[in-house]
Amino acid sequence: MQNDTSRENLLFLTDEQLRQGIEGMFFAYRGFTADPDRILEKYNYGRAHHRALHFINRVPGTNVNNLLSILGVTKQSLNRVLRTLIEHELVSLRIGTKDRRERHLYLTESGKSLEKQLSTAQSHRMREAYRQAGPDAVAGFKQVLEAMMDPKLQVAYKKLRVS
Amino acid sequence: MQNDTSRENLLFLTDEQLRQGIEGMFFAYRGFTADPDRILEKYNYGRAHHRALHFINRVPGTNVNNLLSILGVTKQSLNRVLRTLIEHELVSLRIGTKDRRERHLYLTESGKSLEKQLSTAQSHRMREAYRQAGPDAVAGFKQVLEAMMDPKLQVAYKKLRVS
DNA sequence: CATTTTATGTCAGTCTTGTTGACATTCCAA
DNA sequence: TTGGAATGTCAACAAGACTGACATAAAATG
Repeated sequence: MQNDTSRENLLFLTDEQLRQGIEGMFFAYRGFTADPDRILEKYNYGRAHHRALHFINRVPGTNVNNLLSILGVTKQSLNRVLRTLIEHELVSLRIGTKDRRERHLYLTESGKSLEKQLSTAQSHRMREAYRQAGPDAVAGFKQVLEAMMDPKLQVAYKKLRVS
Repeated sequence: MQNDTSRENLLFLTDEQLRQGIEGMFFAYRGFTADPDRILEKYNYGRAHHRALHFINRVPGTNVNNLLSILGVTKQSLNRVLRTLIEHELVSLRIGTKDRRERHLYLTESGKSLEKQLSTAQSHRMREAYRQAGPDAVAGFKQVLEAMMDPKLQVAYKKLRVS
């Protein structure tokens, strides 16, 4: 750690670099959620509804418990959101045949339609950011994101990847 | 856009790639806030307090309006947070000499101490993620983040960079 | 110089979405 | 078969967003 080369290699770990990463995450997350937020507002939904729609779409037939472990909120909190989505017929619920305690969740046609609208808006911004930054930057972006996750979330993330 | 080479170049813009980016942001942000959240809980503060402490530390003497434009919340919302921080003597307030409507904000010694604690925890995780991913990945990470921000936030971000 | 308009910050009340606690139902194991 | 564990629901509460009304200070206008 004393010669010039290794010191140069570690320049990306300076306090200033870390601070930029921290502030970058903060500002970027605002951009990341801005477009869906505008759409959700029109329907009087919030980010919590978006997250539920997204992951029910990704894992159709999932039960409440599984969704909880992905979303990282309490089941009581998720329950309120699910209740309104079911009332408004964006999500349908099927009681498990094998285990009748479980409720399996699916998007209805209108649910799919709203989810599509939201993910299109969000993807559009992501695509533009990717395009500006280029393929190598995108690869690095995903590496750092993955390394920043809690181990359990990293597992959840990878499971979604392969399925 | 018809030959193999350009098709290959655009593989990083597939729906699957974009989806991974979206879910990556979601999971990574949870990791990003997890450590400070644990510390804040002990003092009965929340993320809003952390954000205020962070940017008052970064821009000592800033006024409420400037802080608002960085944080992207309403002044009423920020006000509640500032009030408790001032009550608890983590933040001190000095009425502007030139414009006596303005309140200039500073961290007190205890404010600096808590901010240090929070930023140390957050930087630690960021450093570990950077270290795992390596310098090239970090450069890409920051490029994508910056491209994802709203233009106004990009400006705010860059201002913090040079100062 | 007086008065109106604009800007900064505060107080009060509401809504979303987190939280914990109590509970009903179902399954499984002793 | 009975007691415990798991799944999900209902109720009450807290943090932190929001809008609206307001006080004070500065700036602009007559």
